[in-house]
Amino acid sequence: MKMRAILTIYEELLKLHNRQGWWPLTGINGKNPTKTGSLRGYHPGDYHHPKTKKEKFEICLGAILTQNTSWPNVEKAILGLEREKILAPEKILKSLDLKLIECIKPSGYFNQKTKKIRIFSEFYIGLKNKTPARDELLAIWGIGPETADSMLLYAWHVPTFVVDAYTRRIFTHLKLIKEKSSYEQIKEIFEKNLPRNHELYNEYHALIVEHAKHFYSKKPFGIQCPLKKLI
DNA sequence: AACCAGGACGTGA
DNA sequence: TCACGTCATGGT
Repeated sequence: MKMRAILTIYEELLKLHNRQGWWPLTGINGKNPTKTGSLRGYHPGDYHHPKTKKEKFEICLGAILTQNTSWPNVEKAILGLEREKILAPEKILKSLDLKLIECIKPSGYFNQKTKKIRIFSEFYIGLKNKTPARDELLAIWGIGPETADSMLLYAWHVPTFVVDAYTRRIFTHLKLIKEKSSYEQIKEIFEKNLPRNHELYNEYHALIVEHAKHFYSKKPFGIQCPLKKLI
């Protein structure tokens, strides 16, 4: 029952919202300019991003900057870094706090995020084109489970399922997970009931976010959710 | 004018 | 472990 529901819901989400084209990147000339809150950079159906090292790093920074923050604000911060020509780990390490803060400010928590981005840049340089282990990322100050999984999935194509607040909100509402399930428990439910495929995980998480913006952003959450008829 | 946003960390029990 | 406060800007 639950087994099948996870996949059934994915198929329904795809019908409702179509492919999302994550992870959004600032440098791509927009295939999906209609999407609210995004300037450009979605690439629906193309799961081969990132194509360059710069894009990979941009995804990682975006994963940090979007912590408890809406994407339009994050885009402003990333474009700020790009405008200042410091959207690269070496450049970030060489930049003054004042300059970093100025760029990061629109995405909120600028004191914490400036520090997080510095620490991550150092780590990223040390990586030398390798794929980091999940535990390695989790050991870094400022990177929790969702940020680690987002980086692994969207920058490195590691099939690890990303769980966020929306995931918890939707699936508790549908009574498919328990209210107090841990991050790892929820992640496990999805991974055990889906083929281990990074393209599927990519699309599923993005669809969850899109769906939640439609039906789970205003209280009471999920009242009009069309997924309820499937359960 | 509250409330929420693609969380993570520090603290005290 | 775990519940709770804190961090901060911007959109609705």
